[in-house]
Amino acid sequence: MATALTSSPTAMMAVAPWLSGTSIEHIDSGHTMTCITLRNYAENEHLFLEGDIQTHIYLVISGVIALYKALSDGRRQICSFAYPGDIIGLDCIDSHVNSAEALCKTRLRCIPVNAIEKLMRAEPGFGQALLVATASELADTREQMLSLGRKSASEKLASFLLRISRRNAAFGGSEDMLAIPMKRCEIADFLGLTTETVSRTFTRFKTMNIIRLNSISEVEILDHEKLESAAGGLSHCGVH
Amino acid sequence: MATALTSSPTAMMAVAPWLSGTSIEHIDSGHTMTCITLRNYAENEHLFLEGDIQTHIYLVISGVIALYKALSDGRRQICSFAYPGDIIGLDCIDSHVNSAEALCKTRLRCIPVNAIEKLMRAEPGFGQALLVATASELADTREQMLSLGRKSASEKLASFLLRISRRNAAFGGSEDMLAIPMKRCEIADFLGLTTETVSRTFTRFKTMNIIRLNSISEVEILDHEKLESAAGGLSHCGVH
DNA sequence: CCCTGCGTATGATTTAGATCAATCGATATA
DNA sequence: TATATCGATTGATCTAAATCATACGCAGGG
Repeated sequence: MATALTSSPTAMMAVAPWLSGTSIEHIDSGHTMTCITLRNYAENEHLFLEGDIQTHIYLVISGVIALYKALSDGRRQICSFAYPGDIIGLDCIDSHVNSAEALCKTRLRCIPVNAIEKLMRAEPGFGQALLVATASELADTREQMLSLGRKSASEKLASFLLRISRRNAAFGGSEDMLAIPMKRCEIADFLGLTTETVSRTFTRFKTMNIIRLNSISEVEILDHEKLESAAGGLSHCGVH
Repeated sequence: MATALTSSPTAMMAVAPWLSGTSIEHIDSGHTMTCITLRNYAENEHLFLEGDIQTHIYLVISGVIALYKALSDGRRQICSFAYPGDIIGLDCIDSHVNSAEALCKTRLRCIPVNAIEKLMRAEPGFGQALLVATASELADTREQMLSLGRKSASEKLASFLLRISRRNAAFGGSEDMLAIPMKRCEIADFLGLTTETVSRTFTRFKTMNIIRLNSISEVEILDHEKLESAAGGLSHCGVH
């Protein structure tokens, strides 16, 4: 599971220390050889496919990973983008429920699942942290369901940009200068649109002076207010 | 969280016994008075709204609950339907991330959150079960994302009916005679469609002799094969 | 430096599903 | 029994976004 571009990166952050700290190292070194490895993945390289037996979980060090589901005719839905600090592949089921693909050069810490199981037994707080992280991931996923099922193209893209902005802010980055590490077609597969529609919506936002594209992968938010209103009615205000 | 109409009702089922068994009763009776109650909710009555402080979690005894998110203009997305045996409201956050509404007369076991916390401390296996249930819920939610983002109206409705069929089968019920306890507009809010489209798609399936409507709330599957193919390409077959 | 290719952008056209509108049917109410 | 109400259905029309098609711009390789 990955916290993705979400409202609460904090929940997942709480898990990461366990996986890069001394506890896990100690557990892992109980074997005759150390099993925790660092691996680099190239752009478009897959970590695993949906249905694969789960062997490791992954902590993103740098780069971005897309978790997605695909239909047999090639249509696909990206469920989540995993950023540095996010964890991937803890599906709590024998086999993976998503495919995972690196969107750019990505560095990962690979932890064998048995080390996770041991850590869970050894450290009661760890299971707790995992539960909170998973629940928070679930909350984010449902937020995205609202976008997919009920929002227009503009509202989807605006919400997407605001999420990135909020995530940036949560990590002490800029609220207005957004690095967009994914391609247009990947944004489309995340938002349930086509690349053409994503592209057109970007240019619409440009001509409305809501954003500026400093480069293909850097969006500058010029008018936060307008972007917020383009994102459509705020959640949970609808029931009287 | 609720297992909803999902592939693996088993995961959530594993949690229910803890909440209706002797452990929880014992923990609860530690108070001067017993706090676990049974409550009946009327059709359209709300358990809680998104943003409400979380006080209880709920075990569905009978009836159906819809978990949804709403926009300020009234559009809403139902995230999950909770059936008997499912658990609702364990958001692991102070406040609820969804609203919850009874779709018909519904009976619930209401467990105060502090009893859950105590149970988690007292019984290590319980936290484990919760984690597995939450992860399985997350997997189901992502399956639904694929429907919402990438499937046509027919594919959505067919997938929906097959889910109910599979859930029935998992509980020893009929694969072909499906009780549909929700209204057309609730199906629409779950599938990201309008009632009109849901209705038209039902009649299309009728005229294709895929299903028969024995009553407004009972669907009989006449041709499982055709329904499967109407549901569109199976998942995770798309990557070569 | 000029290809070649990939990702992006933009224009023209089509279409699935939304919207608007009317009718129907069943249950509940006076 | 007549009537009101609510949900489902069906029809006519509209539109947002998909699809089809072309062109652009930039990066890497010969």
